[in-house]
Amino acid sequence: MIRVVVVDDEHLVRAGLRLILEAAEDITVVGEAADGAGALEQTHRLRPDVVLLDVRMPGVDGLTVAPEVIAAGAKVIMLTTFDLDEYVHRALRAGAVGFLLKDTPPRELAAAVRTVAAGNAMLAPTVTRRMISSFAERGPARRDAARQRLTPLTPRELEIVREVARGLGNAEIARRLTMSEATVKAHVSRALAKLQAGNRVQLAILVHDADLL
Amino acid sequence: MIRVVVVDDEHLVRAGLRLILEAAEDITVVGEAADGAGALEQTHRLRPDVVLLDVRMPGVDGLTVAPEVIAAGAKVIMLTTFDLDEYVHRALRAGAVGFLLKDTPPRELAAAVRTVAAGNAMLAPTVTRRMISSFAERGPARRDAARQRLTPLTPRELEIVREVARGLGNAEIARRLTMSEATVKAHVSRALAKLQAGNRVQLAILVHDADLL
DNA sequence: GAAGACCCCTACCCGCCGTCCGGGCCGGAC
DNA sequence: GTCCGGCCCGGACGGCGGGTAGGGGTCTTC
Repeated sequence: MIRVVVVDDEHLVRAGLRLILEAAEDITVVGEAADGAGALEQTHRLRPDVVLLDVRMPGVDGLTVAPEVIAAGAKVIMLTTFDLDEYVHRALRAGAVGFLLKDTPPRELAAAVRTVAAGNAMLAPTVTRRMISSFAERGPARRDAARQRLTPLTPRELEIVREVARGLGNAEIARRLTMSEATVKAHVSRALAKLQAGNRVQLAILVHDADLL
Repeated sequence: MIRVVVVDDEHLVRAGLRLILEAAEDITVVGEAADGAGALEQTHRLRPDVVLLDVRMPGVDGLTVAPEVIAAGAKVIMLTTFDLDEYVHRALRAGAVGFLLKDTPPRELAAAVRTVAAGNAMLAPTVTRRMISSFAERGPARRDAARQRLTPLTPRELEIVREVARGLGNAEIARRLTMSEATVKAHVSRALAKLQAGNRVQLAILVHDADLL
């Protein structure tokens, strides 16, 4: 049995959610709250599996308490009427594993609770859509290309180029890796030649695009 | 009525999918294919709304034809047995708006078809989960922070720092912006002081994190 | 209208970066 | 063994990068 706490400032919405979720055999609503503070208290006392959390609420809002609720051991599904990008960003960064609009059909709402309880994630279709877009354009395309370009480097060279990409000077790198500054320069020089780069800045850019640090 | 084409090399799978989808009142399966070439032909001939495309197939596989199928005007949902990261990356980059595992319950499969037909996206819960993780850590958090740090720069300074971030040398920047190399150095120096950076490499990193170019 | 603040430009000095050259070390080929 | 090639190290030079000081231009502010 999946134990759920419902949080929303309008009791009508709470009642509706309770009705929908209790209709499912494997879900039980063990508590309700009307604001962030109540949500946190209920979570600590009742130890639910999943907390449905409204984004906008008087007092402490949903996005603010989400991290603490999660820290208390519950999975969080954010609920909102409008799917603003900023809400989504903050929610996901806060650790929420679900983000649904309030017009979600009852059946999918229950499915989302089960999905989240099972350790997976569920987003509203419109959110998923935008996420895919940003993923496709800023996805691992450039990352893989950059990694490909870095392959001719020897392990030692790569190690040094990484330090370069952190913005360190040759002297600093030499101290950290316990070698002469001249040696660092030699490695950097070789890397520049292999990658056909003119600057150490270009090395740094490559490493960053490759997502190494 | 949503028109669907089903593509899989095993006719047993095709039959199963047809059975599941035809059970929905608002969905009809108008065609089947066993490989990528067939999928493309069917798509051009039948003009379906949605194409369910298996990833691994003999001959032309699903990931390869996906872009052409999409170009032909259909939405694509990728189907696979194993949710390997690489499949997901390639599929989404190819423009697929759905990615489901073959163990998806019939009800959700039909829901996915409707979701996609409506212009939205649907991913398997495990995929969504991993996507959120990578999004949360590498989200716009650092980007906004970096932009914030860059605000004290004057327009001219920012312009020059951008060129620095492209890996250009001071001389090259001077030529492109038609000014003395000494001027470039002064601007860079001011930027370094304002941002408390020690290197031009660190400037480049900031600009890259801010997603400017 | 004068002071001040801000931005843009320029000229010189020094330290760091990058190149060229060379040596020691370990692996495989024969 | 010997040769060979790749990798890691080091030293000495030229050039680029960065710091400092200062001049001219425009817009606010009193």
